[in-house]
Parts: sequence; C-alpha cells; structure tokens
Amino acid sequence: MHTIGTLARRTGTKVQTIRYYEQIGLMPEPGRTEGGQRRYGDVDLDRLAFIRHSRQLGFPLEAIRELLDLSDHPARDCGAADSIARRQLREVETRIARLQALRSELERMIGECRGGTASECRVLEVLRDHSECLADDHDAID
Amino acid sequence: MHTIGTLARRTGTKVQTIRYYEQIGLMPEPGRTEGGQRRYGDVDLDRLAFIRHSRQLGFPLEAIRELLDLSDHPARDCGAADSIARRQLREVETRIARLQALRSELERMIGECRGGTASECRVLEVLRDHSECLADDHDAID
DNA sequence: CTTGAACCTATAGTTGCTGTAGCTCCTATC
DNA sequence: GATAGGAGCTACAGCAACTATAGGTTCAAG
Ligand SMILES: [Zn+2]
Ligand SMILES: [Zn+2]
Ligand SMILES: [Zn+2]
Ligand SMILES: [Zn+2]
Repeated sequence: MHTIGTLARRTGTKVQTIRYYEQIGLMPEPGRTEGGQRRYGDVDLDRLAFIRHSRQLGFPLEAIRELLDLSDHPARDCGAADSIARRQLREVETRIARLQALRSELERMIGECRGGTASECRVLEVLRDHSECLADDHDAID
Repeated sequence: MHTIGTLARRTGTKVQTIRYYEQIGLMPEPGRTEGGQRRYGDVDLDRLAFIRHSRQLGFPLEAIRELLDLSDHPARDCGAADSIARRQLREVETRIARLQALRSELERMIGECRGGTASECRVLEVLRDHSECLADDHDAID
C-alpha cells in the first residue's frame, strides 16, 4: 500500500496533480484509511506511470483516457491506440513545422537589426508590418 | 473611426479578444459613442496589428507589452527589443528540439506495432514502460 | 419606424495543472 | 501515553490567452 506522496515521488508527479487526475476520473478513487487518507496499490502506481509517460510524449488527457481504456481491455484491437498515436505524431509534426517557420523569421529580424534607437530597430519594424516577413502567413497561434 | 468589429475584421482578431486586450491594458480604452459603443482610430488599428503579429510570432503578452512600450518611445535604445526577440528565439529553439525528440519516439513506437490485440500493441507497451524509449528523459511536458 | 446585425457587460469554460489556507492525521521519538 | 511535525485532507483561486454564452442595448439601413 502506498500513500499519495509515495506515488508522487515514484512517478515524478505533484500530489495535487494526482488528486486532480482522480477528480477528472483518470485515476480511480482509491481506498482510504480510517482517518480518510488515500492508500494506493501497485496497479494504481502503474496507471499513474502510464499517464505520466503519455503526458511526457505530449498526449492530451483525453487521448490518454482512451489509451488507458484500451490498455484495460487487452483483447480489443489495437488499431485505435495506433491511430491516436498517429494523430499525436501529426500534431507534433505540424507544431515543428510552424516553429521552424517562426525560428527563421526571428533569426532574420534579429540578424537585421544594427542597434541604435527604437525608431531604427528592425525587430520593431517587422512586428509593425507583416509584409516585412518572408512567410505570407504564420497562421495558428501556439 | 472604426467599430470594434471593423478592427476585428481588419486584424483577424475576435471581438472578445480585443476587449480582453483592453481589460489587461494592452489596448487603450477607446472613445465611446453616446450609446456607449467603442470607436477606434487608426493608431489603435496599428497597435492591434502589432500585437497580433507579435502573437503570431509566438511572443507572450508580457513580452508584447514591453515591445509596445519601446515602440511608443522611439528615442530609446533598441537593445531591450532585441534581447526580448533573442529570448523568444531561444524559447522556440528549445521547443523545436523537444518536439523533434518526441517525434522520433512516436515514429518508432508506431513503426514497431504490428497490429493485433491491445495486449500485443507496441504503442501501449512503450507507454507503460519508459525503459522502452531511446531517450532517457523527455523532461518538460509541453 | 421598424428590423436585425452588431454592440454592450458579466461570467463561465478551456487545458493541465499549481499554489494557498486552514485544517486533520499518522507515526516516530521520548 | 503524550507530543511534535511531516504528510495528508478539502476547497478554492490563479496561470495563459483566449473563447463562448446569456441577456440585454444601440446603430443604421430601408
Ligand atoms: Zn533592434
Ligand atoms: Zn509576419
Ligand atoms: Zn498497436
Ligand atoms: Zn519514454
């Protein structure tokens, strides 16, 4: 039996985060001591580790919910798991592409600035006027 | 004189977002009609465009606040603007590196799965056990 | 003068936590 | 058995940067 603090330490999670996962139904309601403190089993530890590892790979909680559900039903087809992972990969790829575009714009505007006053600053000029950019769009924010 | 809707349309911003910027002091309180509706001038349009463009380049609102302040004081030294931009560039580079690491892990786990049941799924196995990963850490989440 | 699109305020919800206040409990030491 | 203090408890506020909704008012065209 583990306390919530032990689970936290063993998985690198904050205690409040574990309670939050319980609140949103990602972690089960564990047993309690007479005094009302949570006590977890090894199954819970594994589940939390699964959640945390999935988060580290960038999966949103809703995706993790589905992945846990599949993991809880070993006889089901894994197609759903794979498609969630592929969706996540596409998401990551999109974000990389967008960030790479931002990186070049930032590099360029920083590289062009020769210092001096704010009125001469290329950084500020570019921010004022998107037509100074090479990209014709930097669509989605974040 | 422009309505809030015109500003929104011309800068690709939601009306509520403009009011939000006013609330947090990024946009000034504009004049109002007799009936209480906001009316903006061209200066306001430029300012909003500056904010939006900066957001598209990923600058957080607090950084934009400083950039606007510099832009409002043309005689100041532009060093601060440049260092904000360099900080943003470093941030973007960090995120790219992290996402590239995630991309390889995702590609690998997807590539290894041969289908079948959830119990045989490599995707789920990797999520259950980080030692299946090549990276020994995927530290920061998001 | 009427209609309806656009405006107004205020508040709650989003995602995934994190921090705080003000308690109570558990356990080690004496 | 008493006590101290680390760990646990609930409940709620806050973060970033919006977005959405409800329920009302104003503006401008016809
Ligand atoms: Zn400069
Ligand atoms: Zn641009
Ligand atoms: Zn699979
Ligand atoms: Zn891993």
